[in-house]
Amino acid sequence: MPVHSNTPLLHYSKIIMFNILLQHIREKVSLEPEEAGRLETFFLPKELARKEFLLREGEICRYLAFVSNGILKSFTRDEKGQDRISLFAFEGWWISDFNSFINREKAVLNIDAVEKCELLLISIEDYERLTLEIPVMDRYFRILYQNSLVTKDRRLMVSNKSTAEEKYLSLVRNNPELFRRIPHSLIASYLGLSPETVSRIRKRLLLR
Amino acid sequence: MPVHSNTPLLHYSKIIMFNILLQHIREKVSLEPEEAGRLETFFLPKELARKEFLLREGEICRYLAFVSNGILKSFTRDEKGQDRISLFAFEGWWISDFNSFINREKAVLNIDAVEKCELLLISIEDYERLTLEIPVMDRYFRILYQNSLVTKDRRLMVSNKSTAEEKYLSLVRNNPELFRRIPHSLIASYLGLSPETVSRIRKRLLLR
DNA sequence: CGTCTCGTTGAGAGTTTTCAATGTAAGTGG
DNA sequence: CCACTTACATTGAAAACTCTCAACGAGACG
Repeated sequence: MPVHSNTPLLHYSKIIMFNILLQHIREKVSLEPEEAGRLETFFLPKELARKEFLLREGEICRYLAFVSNGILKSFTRDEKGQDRISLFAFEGWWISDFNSFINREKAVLNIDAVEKCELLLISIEDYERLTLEIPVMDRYFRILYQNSLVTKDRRLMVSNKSTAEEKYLSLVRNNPELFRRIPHSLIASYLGLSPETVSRIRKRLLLR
Repeated sequence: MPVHSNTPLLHYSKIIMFNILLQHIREKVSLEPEEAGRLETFFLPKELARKEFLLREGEICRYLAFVSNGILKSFTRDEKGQDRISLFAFEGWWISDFNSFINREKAVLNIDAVEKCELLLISIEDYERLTLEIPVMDRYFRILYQNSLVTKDRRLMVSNKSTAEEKYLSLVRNNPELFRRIPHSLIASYLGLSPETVSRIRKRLLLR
């Protein structure tokens, strides 16, 4: 069964959130009005306070989340308690531990809110039903994932064999908005560098 | 217009290659016999000798390639003429410069054959027509890309903040068959490490 | 037998991390 | 509004890691 929100408080904001989702879908595929109406019933609205967790390592990731508002990050925590950020998800992005979500395995990722967030959640069961009942959503996700693969390929190439400075500059070029909204220490973690190294790179670049 | 092979020599081998493709598709989605028949007309068979190129940096990547047989690699070449391998594609995999293929931009990747290959090629026009005419192919590619995202995420996490030894061990665990079929120097390039470092890691691991 | 490719080994150079100390800005409770 | 705490950023010095360069060895192939 699709999940419904019966919470009156959330009702108004869910409409807004859902319209943001619809808009994003319609950038990639065209939806019949009937389909658009049905779509809403698959999603559950959720608010997340700053630093609140959506998912913890070891749990089964039950939801794929669409970000209507705010920023989340996904990360692993190593033996020494250091975080390695794998992704920042901004408005209009989707986030989850994909492997856990799809294959019902234990999550290796943690996901929490960098800023207060408004999310639309869909469970794996509804995700599967959604793509079967509204086939154009297969197309939507196909295009979404296709684009995502392109950006991940780029990141992988940069990450694999670049100096710290090249990694930093590549991020400045490709994701400048990240620097306006995310603390430098988190950016360092995202780049796989120590905060000190990033600080020194920034200094070096300013001196030029 | 879909591309056809009229080369008699290739005819028999195309049937085999195409059956391999069909089998891979049917692992993910179910196809009507009529759809399966139509599917074939979208693909162009191609053989590639060892070290022969499928794509060179700077060209527009015209084809998405399904590997029926053999191994290819995609890589960038840096200023010093050193290769950085981004992917090995084995039997049953797809390979291309995705950004170039989808967005008709210049390729940043080279693709060549590590071993003699048999491929089935589909052009971007036919790829788009294919997903429109046989919608279940949207679903096939959605699932394919979904899985691909999972593995790329893993690689990115490893690549981002691990020691050389951790990267090596992670590859041994996740892709042992790679070590049976690929020279160590290429594996080093794939891991973003120098061949010397990989050699030393192997030695260190043997001594334990 | 010579050549070529691939892998190994050593030493030195360069880069990045770690550890520790200090500085700075923002938010909190009195 | 101030003192205090907390989070974030900078800086320096030493340690650790990986790369580069160079030499050498082993096996494949003509």
